[in-house]
Amino acid sequence: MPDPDLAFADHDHARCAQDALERAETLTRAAGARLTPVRRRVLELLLEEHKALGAYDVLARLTAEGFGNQPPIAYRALEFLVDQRLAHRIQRLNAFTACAHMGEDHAPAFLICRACHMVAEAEAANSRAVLDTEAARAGFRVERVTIEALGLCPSCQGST
Amino acid sequence: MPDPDLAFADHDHARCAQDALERAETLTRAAGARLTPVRRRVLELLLEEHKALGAYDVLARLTAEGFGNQPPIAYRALEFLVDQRLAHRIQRLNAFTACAHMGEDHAPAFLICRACHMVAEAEAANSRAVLDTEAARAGFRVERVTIEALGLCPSCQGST
DNA sequence: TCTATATGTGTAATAACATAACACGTCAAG
DNA sequence: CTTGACGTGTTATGTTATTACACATATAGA
Repeated sequence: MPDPDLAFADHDHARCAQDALERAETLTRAAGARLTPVRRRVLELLLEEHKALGAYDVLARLTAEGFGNQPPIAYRALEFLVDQRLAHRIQRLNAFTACAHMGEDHAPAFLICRACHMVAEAEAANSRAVLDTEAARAGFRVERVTIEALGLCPSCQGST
Repeated sequence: MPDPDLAFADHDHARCAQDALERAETLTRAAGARLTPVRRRVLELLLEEHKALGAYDVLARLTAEGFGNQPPIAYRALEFLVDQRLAHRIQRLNAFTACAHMGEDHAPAFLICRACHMVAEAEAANSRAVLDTEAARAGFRVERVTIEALGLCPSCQGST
């Protein structure tokens, strides 16, 4: 089972990001998709920190680097990454974060720190199973589930 | 335990809405808050159907009835209702829906039909308990949880 | 009752988030 | 070598949300 504290724990982040990027390359090639320069760069930006970035934050970075300066530039790259399951959208923040478990079949719940905005992925398979049971009782057919927890990460618990 | 299929099931909706409104009156009075005309009217609008309404939909209705025509008119009333736990915000839709269990201590998960936009509340206490365990393993202190399931309600499953 | 204070409403202006539509370029398959 | 799919750039616009300030109204305390 994926370790939910990965993002919060001390780790060799350069390596973490590098590995993710390589996995992304492999996965997109396998899917017959193209990880073009913009798309790759956006993924790198999302991988810089375990935080969610808004589309306009991404856009500003892209523009500074010579890519276009209109919203679709960012939104399209982000949409691609989400479609390829290389990134997730965080509804609560209207923002995006790199997937922490690329290529693994997982059902994420997001742990969002309201102080430092760090985002970790916990495994929600069990949580969803319980929900599916409830939904089934109502005759509702669940297709997609969003689970987002807002709170305080380990390092922000002292300071608030 | 609250019945998750309430919104989807046939029911005497006029009575359902009327009861909710009375409960809201009682609860706000008990809380020392004021259910003013705008606020009450917004709640009535949310109670018309078990669907989520966007802030600007609400605003349009209010304006047509002689209330102000600027966004804060709607947003403030909606914020009040959410604060008083008389309504919920549906993140996925950027919209609001009346609480189906006013005054009851409940942990809702929302079942959102992507075809008819109906919204039901299922009980998510169990689902959350499971998530809390995961979060605790990561040292994360959960404060608020959003659980939203997108899918098809019973009556829309045939037609899609 | 008067009046101070908190609360609520109305309005203007703007910020933040997101998409539609079209032109153009590139690249790989036929 | 051309055609069609895909990707990028740009214009324009649509949608959602907030800040700031003016004014009104309700309520509690003198």
